[in-house]
Amino acid sequence: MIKFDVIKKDGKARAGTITTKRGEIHTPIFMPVGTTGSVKAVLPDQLEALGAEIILGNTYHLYLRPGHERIKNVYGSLHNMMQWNHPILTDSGGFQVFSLAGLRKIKEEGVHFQSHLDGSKRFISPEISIEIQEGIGSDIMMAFDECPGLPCTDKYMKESMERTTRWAERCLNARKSDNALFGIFQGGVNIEYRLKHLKEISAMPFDGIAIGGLSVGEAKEDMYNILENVAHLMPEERPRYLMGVGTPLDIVTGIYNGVDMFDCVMPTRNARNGQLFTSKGTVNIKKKEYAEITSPVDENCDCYTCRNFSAGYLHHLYRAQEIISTTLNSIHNLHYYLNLVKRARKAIIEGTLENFKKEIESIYER
RNA sequence: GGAGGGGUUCCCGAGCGGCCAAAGGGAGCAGACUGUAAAUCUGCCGUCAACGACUUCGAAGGUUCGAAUCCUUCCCCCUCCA
Repeated sequence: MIKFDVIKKDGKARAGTITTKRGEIHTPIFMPVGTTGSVKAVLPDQLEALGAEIILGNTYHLYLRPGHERIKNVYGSLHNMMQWNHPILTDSGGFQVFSLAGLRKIKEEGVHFQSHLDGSKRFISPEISIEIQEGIGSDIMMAFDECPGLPCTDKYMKESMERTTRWAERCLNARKSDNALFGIFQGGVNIEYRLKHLKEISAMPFDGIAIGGLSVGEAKEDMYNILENVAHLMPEERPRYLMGVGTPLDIVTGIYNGVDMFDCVMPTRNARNGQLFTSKGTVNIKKKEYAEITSPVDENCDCYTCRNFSAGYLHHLYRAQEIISTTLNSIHNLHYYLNLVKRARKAIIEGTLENFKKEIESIYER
């Protein structure tokens, strides 16, 4: 179980605290993604030093490898296995219904996947997803939903939402632990559908509510439209989570509209691909223009990477494909994201979020 | 001294009479990345006034309607034998 307290509001935005048995989470929060039992390229000690308070794990991926049974029987929990002693939120596998669309079949009982690793048949139902997440020892479990790729037809979206609602009930019924469980509402870019599905999911005794199905192919304006018109209508007393989003401006916009929790692979994946987030916008460290820069990639950054290394060195490490390139870049980007939400929280408490949002809007485009 | 193999666009390396400005890598340049099948992927990559033109395949000649591809001579590499 978790406890959620809003300590301050600024417009639609809230600053709060989520209390779990493994520690407190200060919202708004960014959660680094650690799909397969590791935040790629970053050590747990480094995550801790970055001030990360909670990370993600993934049901589908951990189910396939090493398997929730092994995690439970050998280590007791994912936390023990990966030596991360703070909260972990697990995605249910719902995103893989979208990302592995070519390898699965959706049925009422659940989703049949063809393993992307060896082609074997794997089945995930709401009940199995919860069993896996409980086996892993997840602090915050997510309901098994369908994340429909956009665009899709109205008819399909409707069917999908109805099925996700039925699956949501089954997830609640399947829960045997006192681990928190969040519901996910869908509806694509249609406000009417969004409100309807939000109402259905909110009516259930979930510990938090998540906006799913954004940044899956829709136009940017459509996503912002949902954020601006739907996010603040989510239940006040429960944490609000925007799944899988997004860019620095997406996140600040989410916060501005009342969202408390975010996760995204962008800081870690883009770091591995040489794109760094800075106080002046994104920097592509692979470009030759950084080859002889002796100053840090972001003069205003006090992360481990920027405190110790030059942009020229980061450029060299990337070009030479040195392993620590991925680590130093990931540390930098995670620091940027974590610091971004930390500053947003401070701004909410001080009542200056409007200005903070304007600052980020001047740096990053939609 | 003898026998054989080879010199291709920044690098490696295919091509071996027309479908070749020349496969494929690499490097370089640009872009993408949003609940991670991603240290990945996409595009460009001889020159130009550019749906066309011009200059390239060690050098110079030649054969041919047409040559990186065939012939002659020369230059340079590599392997083996003496």
